[in-house]
Amino acid sequence: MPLPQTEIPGRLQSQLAGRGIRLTAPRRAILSVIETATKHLDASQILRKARTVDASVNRSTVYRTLDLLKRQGLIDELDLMHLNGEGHYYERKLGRDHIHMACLRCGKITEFVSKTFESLKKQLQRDCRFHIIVARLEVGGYCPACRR
Amino acid sequence: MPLPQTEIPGRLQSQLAGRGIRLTAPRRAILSVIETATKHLDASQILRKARTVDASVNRSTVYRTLDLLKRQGLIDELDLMHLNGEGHYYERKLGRDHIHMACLRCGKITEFVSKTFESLKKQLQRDCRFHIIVARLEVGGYCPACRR
DNA sequence: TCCTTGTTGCGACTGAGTTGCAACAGCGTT
DNA sequence: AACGCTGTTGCAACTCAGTCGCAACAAGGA
Repeated sequence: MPLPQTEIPGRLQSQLAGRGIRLTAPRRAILSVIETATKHLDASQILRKARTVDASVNRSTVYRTLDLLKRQGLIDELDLMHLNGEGHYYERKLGRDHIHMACLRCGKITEFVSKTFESLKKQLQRDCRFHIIVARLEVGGYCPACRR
Repeated sequence: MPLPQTEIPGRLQSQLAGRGIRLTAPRRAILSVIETATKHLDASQILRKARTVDASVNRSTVYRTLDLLKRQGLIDELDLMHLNGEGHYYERKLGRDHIHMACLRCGKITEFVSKTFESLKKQLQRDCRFHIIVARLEVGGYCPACRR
């Protein structure tokens, strides 16, 4: 069952406002970038795109807003096997977790939703009595087009 | 089935030598640190410990050796949910993969081996026709002692 | 409109990881 | 045992992601 994409977009803005978090111009710019992203973006890409909406947005504000969204559980932070440098990538957190597969040759990122992954998390919670807040499964290897 | 620890120690040194890779004094120092580690170490900790064996070891050499070991598939690189800063942690790669659970309150790292995880990887290889080189599952949450 | 309080831009900083280069040292060969 | 090719090292300077202190600012409730 490849490719997720369920769940209503549900504006990040209203989610934050509903939690009593102040909405500012730079935040709106950053949120809109994250909501409309079609691929995984890192902090500097988010900054660049946010500046096309509000030219005064500052790098610190991007990092601070990303921290806020992480703490609120509204975005996930990914490494994507560090295919390009040491930075992180961000994506909206929608309903169920998904696995990220990064092709070590062409760099393509594939997402995958799996019931087995859900069972595995349940097993961890039960057998280890560990309360899971975030689970990140990243795989590096070769995609169908790149493997021989 | 918590706690892995199967498989013979199998000296890293001989694994490298067997692949025709040159053994040098700083490499021996770094390898011994990794082999005798009882917890997950980051690059600067590895440097500090390696210097107690060979005082002239340089930071660059640590990074270059870690890259070498990664390329050779002899160690795994972990983030451990970035509990302490942005750096990476390293551990010897033994037989089967294991899951890392990081407690967001006390920082304790728990390892876990699971057949379900193995099935999940098989499922990925089959359903996505993706050739897995490395798979990393990291979980953040609260350990039995810290959750309420 | 006012005021409180959280947020921002700025610039300087930290810390992880990288790089170019000249000196050096494995280790296979002789 | 010495030689020499070639991969490795130490060094110092650098890059880049992310952080921080602070004064100015603005969201939004009263």
